Amino acid sequence: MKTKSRPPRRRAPPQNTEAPPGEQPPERPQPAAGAPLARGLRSRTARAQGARAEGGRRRPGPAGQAGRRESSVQRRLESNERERQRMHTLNNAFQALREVIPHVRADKKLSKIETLTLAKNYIKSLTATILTMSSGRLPGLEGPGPKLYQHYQQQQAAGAAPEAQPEGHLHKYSTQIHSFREGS
DNA sequence: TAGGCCATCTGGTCCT
DNA sequence: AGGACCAGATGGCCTA
Repeated sequence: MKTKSRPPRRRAPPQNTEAPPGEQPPERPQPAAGAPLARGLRSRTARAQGARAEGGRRRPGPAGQAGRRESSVQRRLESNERERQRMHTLNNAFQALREVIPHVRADKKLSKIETLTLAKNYIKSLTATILTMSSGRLPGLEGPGPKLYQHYQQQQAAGAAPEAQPEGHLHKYSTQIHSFREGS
């Protein structure tokens, strides 16, 4: 598993996405049920199986048509499986993140973008809280506290964040929580 | 029904 | 060379 960050890559210009002839995705085993349940009644995985049966993105041509070699098709299928697993891992991470964000109604699943946005502001509010406490020189925090606070101030000065005050983060987080709970 | 969200497939690009 | 990563495309499901 590669976790190293890489510089942004330039994508190739849009391709003609017409389906190559002669590819028929065969039946695949049910992937590990790691994907979180969807909002609906059926699991995402189960629903996706129907979509996959429909051909997914590309409708394959007639089966058995000349074209790809069998080994090439096999590689593609293996690649698809790896990609599915990768996305399942990513979704598991999203689910884990959802579970550590407090004050979210359990019956309303956060979308991915909501999860990321809420998590970001939650972290900011926690950071601000810690810094506020440490700058107050609480017992046991006199060590790294002031340094942390200085670092934080430098970051704020460099980044010019609009919510520079600790209360700003907290307020933003609270507002977001409220708006998600209201379903807006 | 439209729009949002999502899973999956796919091919290009980068890295080991 | 092969795998990981990424983003576009597509179609299904759900909600307003």
